[in-house]
Amino acid sequence: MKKNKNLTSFDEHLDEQYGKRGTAKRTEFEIKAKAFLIGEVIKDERRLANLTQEQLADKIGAKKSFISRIENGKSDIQLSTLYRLLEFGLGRKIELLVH
Amino acid sequence: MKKNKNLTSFDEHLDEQYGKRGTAKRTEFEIKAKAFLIGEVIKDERRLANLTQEQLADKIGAKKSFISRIENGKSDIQLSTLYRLLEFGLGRKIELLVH
DNA sequence: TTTCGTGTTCCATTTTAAGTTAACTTTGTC
DNA sequence: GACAAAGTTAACTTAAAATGGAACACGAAA
Repeated sequence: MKKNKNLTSFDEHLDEQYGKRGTAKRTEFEIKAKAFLIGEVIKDERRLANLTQEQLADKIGAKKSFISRIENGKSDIQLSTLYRLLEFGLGRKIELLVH
Repeated sequence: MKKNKNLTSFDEHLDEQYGKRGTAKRTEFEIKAKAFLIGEVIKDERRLANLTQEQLADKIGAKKSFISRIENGKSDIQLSTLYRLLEFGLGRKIELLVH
């Protein structure tokens, strides 16, 4: 994968694509981007549990393609999906701290 | 609001409506029910911030009816909506612990 | 008892996650 | 390289979230 030359150029790319920071569109992008990070967590937990995407999918009655999309940050999942994957599928407990 | 006579009768009600614990339908109900609890958290945080539903709605460019539905556990919100409400709208930080 | 602020509900449309299938790519092993 | 297992992607349908708007409910205060 090609790396960005520097952060400035990446920021400029975002400015172009989604407007400057603080604009509604840019804020929305940043919120979504943050939500997509959950995929990394799920991937890590699945690997810790030594499961393939297909095995995890089977546990929750889904398909491996569904897991793949989520792990790669391509889906803004519902809260219930978060619980279904981490708690029901992987036997973890999720604690949501607000501070 | 009417209280349940006892837990047994409520469990029986769930058994009837969604099948016994462990069945796919019942599990799905329990996962959703858990996800819906977030509404309470949002309501509490909004009140702590001394905002009306309409004021919070304005902050995130939404309508008060949208906030009301979520606070009352009538929507299985996306992760981005969680961040939009608590972080962007109410200035809180969300930490998601998995254990 | 009327008005006002706040919250709830209902009905509508648009958008998107969820779910499925199948083809494709990557990766590891022989 | 051949092969199989694991993972990715695209295209599609279905269900539900997101969203808006208006009507309604309700308590408090005027």
